[in-house]
Amino acid sequence: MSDEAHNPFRPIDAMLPHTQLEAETREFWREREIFRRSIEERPADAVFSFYEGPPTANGAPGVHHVLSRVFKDLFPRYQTMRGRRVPRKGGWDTHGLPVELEVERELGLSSKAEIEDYGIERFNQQCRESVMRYVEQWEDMTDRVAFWIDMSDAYRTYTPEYIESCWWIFKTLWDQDLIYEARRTTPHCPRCETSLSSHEVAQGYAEDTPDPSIWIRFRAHNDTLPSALRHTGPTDLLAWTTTPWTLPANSGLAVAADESYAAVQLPDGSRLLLAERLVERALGDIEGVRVAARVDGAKLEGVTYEGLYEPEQWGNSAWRFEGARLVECEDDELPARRVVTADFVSMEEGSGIVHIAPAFGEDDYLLGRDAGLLFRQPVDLRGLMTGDPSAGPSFVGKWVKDADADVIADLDSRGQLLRQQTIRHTYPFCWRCDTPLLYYAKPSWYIATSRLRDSLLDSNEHLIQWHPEHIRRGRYGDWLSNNVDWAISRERYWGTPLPFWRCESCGRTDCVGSFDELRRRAVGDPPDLSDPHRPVVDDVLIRCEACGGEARRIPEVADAWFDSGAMPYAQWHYPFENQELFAERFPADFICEAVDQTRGWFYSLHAEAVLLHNAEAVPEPTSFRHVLSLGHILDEQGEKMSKSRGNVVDPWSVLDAHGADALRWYCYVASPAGNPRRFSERLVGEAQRRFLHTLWNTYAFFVTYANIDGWRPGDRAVGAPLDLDRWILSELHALIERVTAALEAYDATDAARALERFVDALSNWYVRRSRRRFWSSARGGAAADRSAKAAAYETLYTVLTTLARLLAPMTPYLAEEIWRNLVAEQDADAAESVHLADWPTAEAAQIDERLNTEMALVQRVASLGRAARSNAGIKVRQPLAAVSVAVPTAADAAAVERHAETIADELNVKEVKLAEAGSDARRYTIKPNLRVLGPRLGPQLPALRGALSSLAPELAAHIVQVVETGQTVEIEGISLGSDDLLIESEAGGGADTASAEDESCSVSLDTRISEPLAHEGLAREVIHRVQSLRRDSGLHPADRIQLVLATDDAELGAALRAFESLVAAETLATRVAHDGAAHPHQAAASIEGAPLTLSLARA
RNA sequence: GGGCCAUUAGCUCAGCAGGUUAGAGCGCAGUCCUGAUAAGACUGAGGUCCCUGGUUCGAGUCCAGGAUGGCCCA
Repeated sequence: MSDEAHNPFRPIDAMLPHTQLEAETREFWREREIFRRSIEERPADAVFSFYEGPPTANGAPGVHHVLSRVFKDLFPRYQTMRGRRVPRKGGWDTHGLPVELEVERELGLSSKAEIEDYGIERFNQQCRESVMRYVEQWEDMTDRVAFWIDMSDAYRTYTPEYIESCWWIFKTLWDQDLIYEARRTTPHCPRCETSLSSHEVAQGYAEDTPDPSIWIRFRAHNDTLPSALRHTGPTDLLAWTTTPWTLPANSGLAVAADESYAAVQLPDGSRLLLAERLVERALGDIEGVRVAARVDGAKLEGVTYEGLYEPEQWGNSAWRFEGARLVECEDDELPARRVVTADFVSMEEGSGIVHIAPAFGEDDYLLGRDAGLLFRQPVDLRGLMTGDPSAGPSFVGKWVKDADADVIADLDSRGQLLRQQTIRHTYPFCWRCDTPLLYYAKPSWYIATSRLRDSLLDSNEHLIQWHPEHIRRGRYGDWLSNNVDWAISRERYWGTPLPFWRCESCGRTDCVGSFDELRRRAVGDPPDLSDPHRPVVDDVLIRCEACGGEARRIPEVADAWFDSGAMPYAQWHYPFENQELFAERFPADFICEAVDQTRGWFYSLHAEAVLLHNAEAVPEPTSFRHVLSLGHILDEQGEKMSKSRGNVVDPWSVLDAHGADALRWYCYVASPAGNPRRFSERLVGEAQRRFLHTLWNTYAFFVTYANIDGWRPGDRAVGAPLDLDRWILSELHALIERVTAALEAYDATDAARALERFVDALSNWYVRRSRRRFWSSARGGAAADRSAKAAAYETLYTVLTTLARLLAPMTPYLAEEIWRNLVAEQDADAAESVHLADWPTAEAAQIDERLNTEMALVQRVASLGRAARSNAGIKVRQPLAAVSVAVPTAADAAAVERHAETIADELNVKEVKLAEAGSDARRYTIKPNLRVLGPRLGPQLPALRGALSSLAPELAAHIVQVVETGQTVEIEGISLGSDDLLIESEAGGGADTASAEDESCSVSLDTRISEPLAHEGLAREVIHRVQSLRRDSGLHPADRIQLVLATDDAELGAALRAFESLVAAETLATRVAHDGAAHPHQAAASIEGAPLTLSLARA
């Protein structure tokens, strides 16, 4: 045995010690600064730019965060090895409502009034601290999963520099006239006095919420009705609503233009107008209803009617639209309420006439704006009906939901109410305080992205590569083509302050584009902008350039998505600093996040680039070229992971149990990156066992035997490669090609699955088939053996060191371990780390397609042969005389002959024979080759198929013989050659054979066991027992032994004598005795029923 | 209500220029092999390829409609 000091390679454990290995590897990377060097040692003029989508560190990272980080890591590592310089600047998203809500919760605040009482300055200070609270956990996780990114130089969206870059963007867009203020309908919590994001709204839906359902009469002005509807009495327009409190804000009624409307006569003499299709549903329970006239909805447009309430009379204003602006009306200019057409009018419920209150619904607002209806908002942001209680109805001053009852009672008393019911439906509530939300139109600031819709679509189409591709035109493109202007203002505190100042004298609004500009224009002393957040910035007044008055900043802050979309510029404080860095890194070659960022970060990045490019402020209308959109992680049941469901998987438990490489490998191999994936720790463990463990075993095998033999990489000169060696190298280079192509296409799964197939073949075919070559040294061996052994070492070494590089981007720890032990610690000139090494190149000359095909056939034959043995119940240890193989082509037959030795060895048979084509010992099945004949024959095919399936066996054999000579046969009047037919054969099933076959290949074993074969079988059984005893006795594989085998059984004794040299050679016995003193390590065995005592000692 | 994705064995997933008997891994049962051994090989059981129509000589694969789940948006 070799002295450890002389081992060429560092000995390793047979089990993959992932925890220790990963910790040591991280330490090595840290000490030797491998990450920094992996960037700096690549040429500065070959930058591959990566942008980090900033996470928010106000919560602990989950396994879904691990998913995106391992994909973010994979491609930069790959590109580095391909020779690119890949700087990776980290970043943190720090602003926004989620941060504020967390702080509100901690401080026990629940309204804006309470926040302002607490103090905006203190509140924002809390936000600043809260947002980085989990940063250490994030950094630990990042380090542990080996996501290489520079955290020490991470950008943070709350820094003054970052905010100033955002101001520059606002100013640039402002100068292009792309920013405006307008009202928009938003879900609003009247208790918290804030808009809620759709995400928040989605959390708060309650089913089965009871609400009033009332049917109201609006008295039409007779002279405005179409002539078909005019008659002597009054006509009422029938509308339906579940929000009586919005009725005072009514300013129109909407109908469907292409529906028929009916005027119906009620028994009491009154007339109601409603959609004809809904008459039965709405009035079916009233006896004597009669349709008096019909008219198309379009004809109703312009009909005017009496209002139910005139809120102007108790102190509310009415407004009219001027484009998107609202202008307050003087009382005497109010136009009458009127009927308009709209495409959202439902024929599923209600009356087909919809009450329109533009202040309280998205549809209503847009319709009011486009049709020029009045805008009334007699409700304040606290949800109270506004106005002078002494001048108005009883509901004035009441909370809207309480006002409902007053409105209903009032309308009933005035005869305006047809009926009232209660319905149950799904309604949104504030997820924090359970207050019903109101849809409320209020002013917001917008970026006019819709004006650049064509540019957005164009750069999406031509400049961005989506992975998966379908998102380009699907989820993203489809949404983009319906792009609406971006609402960027939030009535909140912790965010980038919007740099818009409005003159308190003349109302002119101006945008400030830098801190310098603000200091210059400030009234009084230049302000300290070391923290430009609210409230500091709120206190800065500037001089109005139009009238010389004082302008005050509007109170809103920016949508946090705006911050994230600004990162290509703001991370460098561009354009105030780092112009060259910006130019070098813009746009990113690669970004990666989960699919929910499609309309989040992916959009904000894209939109800001297009907007800035439109202003000629950046060189391209995109800030990224390749975007990898990851599917979400679901739990084992396919449910989304969320805290409230309690099914969140903690990444640490997975990392501790299986290691980072296993988790990474699972992420890559389990399913395509874009698909949602069901996650379970069990599957990570499976990935580890199936792949990492197999590779580790192969690596451990190599190190063990190389150390025994003292083989070093420098010994390469000798050794003529066998077919087996050439084959695995051929497969290796085909693998390089495949993996390279897959990673170029951002397809990690294809790369990983190819690697998995290769490692399986390496372990279970190449190494298994090569084992004897590695052992041969232990027996001294001839020159030919030494050559074959050297070739095996050289080949396996090449394969493992190449695999280390192919795997480096995916399993960086394991790849590093293999590389360092096999390469870096051997050769001072080699790359110190695999992550500093170059990506391997596929050499076409090494790829031998024919050999690959042949070996696949040999493996199939071996597999079939084992199946045949299994069918016959004959174990592989029992040698057999012959196997007969039938294959379809001459090339296949030649392959079987060429590799007969391998097949014989695999199947433990003495001889491999080829079955004769057409021999009557075989049965043939002939089928039409559908792929060829389908297009040619079409409808004739079924008849031919029937004829072929019912051929007599002799005729089938005859046809086979004919077509094999290249001639054609005629069946059902159709001339058929060998290409038109698929021929399958199976063994005739002789008494002494066992066979197995697949579609084209048949293997038949001679099952007759002669006495010598039986004896050899017994001898092999004994060898097996001796080997077990060697191992149980703790002997090293290379130890020589002395052996005593004693038996009373004549048959077994004869077998042992006949095969004594085989037994000795296989067990490394220098001496085999059949009696005499027993050695220290002993065992008793029963060999096919014959008793055997065996004992051995180290020689 | 709209868009996108998915639906194939008990579980996780392949397959799809339309082609004959739909595969792999895990799990289960059995057998074998073992000088990589907490591995490995073979066999078996296990499928209305979500449903309904259509195109076609032929559909898991293409088309239409629907169902269920996931995501995004109203």
